[in-house]
Amino acid sequence: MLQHRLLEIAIAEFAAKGLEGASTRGIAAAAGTAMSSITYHYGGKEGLYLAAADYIAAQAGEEMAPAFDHGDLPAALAPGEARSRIHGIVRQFIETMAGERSAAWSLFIMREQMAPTEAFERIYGGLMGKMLETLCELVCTATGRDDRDTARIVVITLIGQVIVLRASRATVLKLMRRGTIDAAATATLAARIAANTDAILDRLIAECQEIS
Amino acid sequence: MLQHRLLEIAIAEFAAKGLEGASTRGIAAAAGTAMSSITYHYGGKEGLYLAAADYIAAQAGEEMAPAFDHGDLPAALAPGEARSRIHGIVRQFIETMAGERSAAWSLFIMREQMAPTEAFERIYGGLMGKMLETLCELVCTATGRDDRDTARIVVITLIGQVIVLRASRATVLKLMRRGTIDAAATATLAARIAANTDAILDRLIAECQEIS
DNA sequence: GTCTATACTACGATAGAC
DNA sequence: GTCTATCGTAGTATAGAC
Repeated sequence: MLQHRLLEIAIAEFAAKGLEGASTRGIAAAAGTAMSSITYHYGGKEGLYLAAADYIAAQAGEEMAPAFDHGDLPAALAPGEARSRIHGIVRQFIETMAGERSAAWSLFIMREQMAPTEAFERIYGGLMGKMLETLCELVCTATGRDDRDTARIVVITLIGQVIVLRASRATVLKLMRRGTIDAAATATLAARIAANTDAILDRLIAECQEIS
Repeated sequence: MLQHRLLEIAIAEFAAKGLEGASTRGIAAAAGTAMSSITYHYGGKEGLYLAAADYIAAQAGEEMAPAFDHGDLPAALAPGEARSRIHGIVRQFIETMAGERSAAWSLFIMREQMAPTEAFERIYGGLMGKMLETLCELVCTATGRDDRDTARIVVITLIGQVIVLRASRATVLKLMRRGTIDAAATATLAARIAANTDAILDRLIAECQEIS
């Protein structure tokens, strides 16, 4: 049995139905194997769930890494360069959140955030934490403002604009009077979010100048 | 048996564990009644779930209504007045999303958005739709820009900044290095979101002037 | 209307054959 | 390692007493 195939099916089931809603029988059947193989390989449903979380952290890390892993530290960048890095990360994040390919990942993570278990620690520790901390540093550099508390809140609002595309997908589709978010819609959304990001960062710079 | 008490317990259970995760036995036991009373009153678990959705739509509507139900149409307002209405709605939305009092409601709705059933239609139709459409109109009036498509996308990003506080609560708490979001933190977040909202609207106005 | 008792189904875990 | 068979538990639904 190909383990990654079982994990991918497990992620899809957990994403669609949640930890309690998904059944090991169903997952095993979809993977064309016996349910007891889950017990054998992962020790049970819980173990499978945690393995799925690790798999997501690894896969998503691979997908997002090129957008923010440039080797040099954010603090060493020019403000304009930091800002363009922010745009790059946000853009990649939109692709990940809006795209159907990783729908299962993002749904899995969303569910996990609502009732966090150990799986959340693994995902946060594996990828999300690094992305968010990097964004904080970049916001500080881009605005020339060394206030981490404010930067963190700004980062939260920035990712909120993206998160909503997945977390409130049903609302977004209804409001936009669409059935799906295709490439064109993604581009429109990305353009608006980029404009908002610039507006938010510019305001942060303006606030800073007012103070000094 | 007090029906609204059973519904409140049901909402809490559904919010915490999801439709499949929650058990009718558990809900009935917590409400101090027999499980079969759920069958009698609601026809089963599904019926209870839908009744819970209706209850949420009614209660949340009552809570949010004062913020956006002023009688007169958004189109008749001055831009500044429209903007202050937007701030009022967003602020009320933050209180609702950040507060622990309505945690069960928002979690219920969040879960529903991930795998929408008929319950979502009821909630959207009862309250959320009206709030979003009102926001769209207000954005148009506040920016003097009669472009509904853009306004809708802006509204999505505006509520995204708020939604993230609940949908990604676990991430927000980790990033802010907190255990809870208390009144002070809520105020800080609200201030930032208000500043972002102004920045976004101002940019929208600036874009409009560039074109003309 | 509300509760008790029960039927039926599906789940996760485990033991054991191969 | 993988599968089959089975156990105990927990779920919903239903019938019937009161």
